[in-house]
Amino acid sequence: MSTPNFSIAAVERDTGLSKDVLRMWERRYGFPLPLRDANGERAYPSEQVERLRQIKRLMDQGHRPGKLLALPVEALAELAPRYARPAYSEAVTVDEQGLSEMLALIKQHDANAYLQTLQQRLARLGLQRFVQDIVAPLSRRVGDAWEDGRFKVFEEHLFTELSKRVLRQAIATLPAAIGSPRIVLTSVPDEQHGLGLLMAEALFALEGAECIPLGTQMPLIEIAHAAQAHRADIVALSFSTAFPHRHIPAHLEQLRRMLPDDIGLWVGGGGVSRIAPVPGVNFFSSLDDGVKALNAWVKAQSGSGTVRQT
Amino acid sequence: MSTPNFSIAAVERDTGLSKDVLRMWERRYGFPLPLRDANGERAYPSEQVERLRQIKRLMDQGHRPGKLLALPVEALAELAPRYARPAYSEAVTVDEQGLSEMLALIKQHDANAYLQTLQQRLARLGLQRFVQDIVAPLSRRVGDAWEDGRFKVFEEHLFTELSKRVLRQAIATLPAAIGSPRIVLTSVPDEQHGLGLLMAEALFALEGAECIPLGTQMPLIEIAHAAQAHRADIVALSFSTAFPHRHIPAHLEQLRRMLPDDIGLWVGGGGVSRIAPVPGVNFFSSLDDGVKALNAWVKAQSGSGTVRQT
DNA sequence: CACCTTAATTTGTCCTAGACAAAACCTGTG
DNA sequence: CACAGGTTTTGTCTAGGACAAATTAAGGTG
Repeated sequence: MSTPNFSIAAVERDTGLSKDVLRMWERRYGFPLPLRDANGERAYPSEQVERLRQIKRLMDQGHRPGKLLALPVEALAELAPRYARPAYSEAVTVDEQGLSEMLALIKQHDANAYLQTLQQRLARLGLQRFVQDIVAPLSRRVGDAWEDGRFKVFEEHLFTELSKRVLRQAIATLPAAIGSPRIVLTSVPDEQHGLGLLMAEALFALEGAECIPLGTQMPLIEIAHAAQAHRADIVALSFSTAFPHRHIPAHLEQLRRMLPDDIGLWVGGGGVSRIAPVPGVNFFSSLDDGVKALNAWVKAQSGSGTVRQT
Repeated sequence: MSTPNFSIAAVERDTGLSKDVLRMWERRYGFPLPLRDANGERAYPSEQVERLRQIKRLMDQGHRPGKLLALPVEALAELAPRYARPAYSEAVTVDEQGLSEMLALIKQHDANAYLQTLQQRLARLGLQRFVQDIVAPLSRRVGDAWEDGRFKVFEEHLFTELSKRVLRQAIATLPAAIGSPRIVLTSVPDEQHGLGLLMAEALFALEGAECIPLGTQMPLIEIAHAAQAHRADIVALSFSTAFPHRHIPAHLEQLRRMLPDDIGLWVGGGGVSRIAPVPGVNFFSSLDDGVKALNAWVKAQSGSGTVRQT
């Protein structure tokens, strides 16, 4: 078990920093400064990759690369998130201690105990409260913990995977809705987080909407095709906090142009909080807002024949 | 609903062809030959993107870029897969007609009917037969159909998503195994297909193994961390047919070096069929082989105290 | 004619280094 | 304190060259 050096492609995969950026940083800031192999190609030692990881994490929290790259290694560890996190506007019913205990189970890698606890909460609270009071807050805390480095990548994956299972299972027990609206749920190609979509699906399905889940990472053009093939009323996308903010508007504009005007485009998730509005796109900063909008949609629909979005 | 031009980054996302390759092809073969926007940057019309998509599909089937790029547009449509597909070595019990009907449901985008049919088969056959006689062959047929262009991307996604749900649900009903071996199931960063993993999980869990599902797309180093944190006996990876063959050995070698020697590395999926063996890695060309190996492992384990893989 | 070895070709990825636009930040003014 | 305007930061794009790994073709040899 040794730790060999990483090729630039491997570093790109593992850190999410593009080759261009890695080379640019080296040129401008002198870090990372990889070794060179026999062919003159960059070979990154694992310490540098580790530090890049940490830098990326801090960037996602709002720090600027220029500062971070100038900083000595030790200083990195102490940096706090730069953006004030939006205050949790959760119902008072949130069981803070219970959530912590559940996260502790994940940290202990005790999959079975975690699953069992989830199931128990689901049974006790019902799907709607389960999503809003358990899964959503948990997911937010995992996101925070991940950003602080208290959670490893694989722990986040374990959390996601197990939580998804319980949610899907719960959704499966709902009666197959065939009503309006028909909602296609998916995410764009670089967005692989699907837990938010699943939470939205659960809540939408509870309201009687017909959900068409397409998983994550759909090419934009395919989202448009799918929406038409399924005669969808709404396309719902999710962007996680980890998604590069700057690219979101471009994605949405492009997709909006590909979609027929009478299909709504709804967007939610942690990644859309600091985004300027895009014409023809509805943004939701919380699951609850999404549900309210859905109810409004249904109401409007039953009145007039057709409704134009936003 | 217009079809605007694509930036080079958008084409990379939507086709999976890297920027480098796109520029290289343009230089070498004269296709694709995008327009230029006001800044002199490439702007690909959607026809070219569509054709690139098709070329990519044919490449995945074994055709060589040089030929394809020289070919006129019309000729592309008629090309058949270049590699003979390995003959289906399925049990005679496979219900050919039933499978076709199920695929037809997907083509009609009738999610509910498809789900219902799956559930029914599951109930009738039991999980093991369900996986081997229904899901695996279906998944193979979808792969083929997608390569031939008979299935759209979003149809493949719908199929995957729905099938995953049923499988997960079935797995959830199994008693929580706490035995040996402990198996971490996941895939490498560029591999987003998770259906194969889920099938493997179902079969392994049926044999009494304790499965730790980490979802797809884990950085290699994290896979190593996860394996140790979970005190896993085996790490199981899946590579789909769509995964670029040439990169598989490098991935496996790197991961093998990161893993302690006494943790087995098992690899399966359509992508590993034409791969040269890697020392210390066990390849499986079918689910059945995996299950057999698992049984052998358990047997060997109960005899001697510790077992060295491969 | 099958099989192996060697040469030629194809093909993807990496390299350097420059240019520029969009975003983020700062600064002075109303 | 808000806002317009200038400045810096930062990522992505561009160009062509180089090279190694993979693949095919060619040339023997049993």
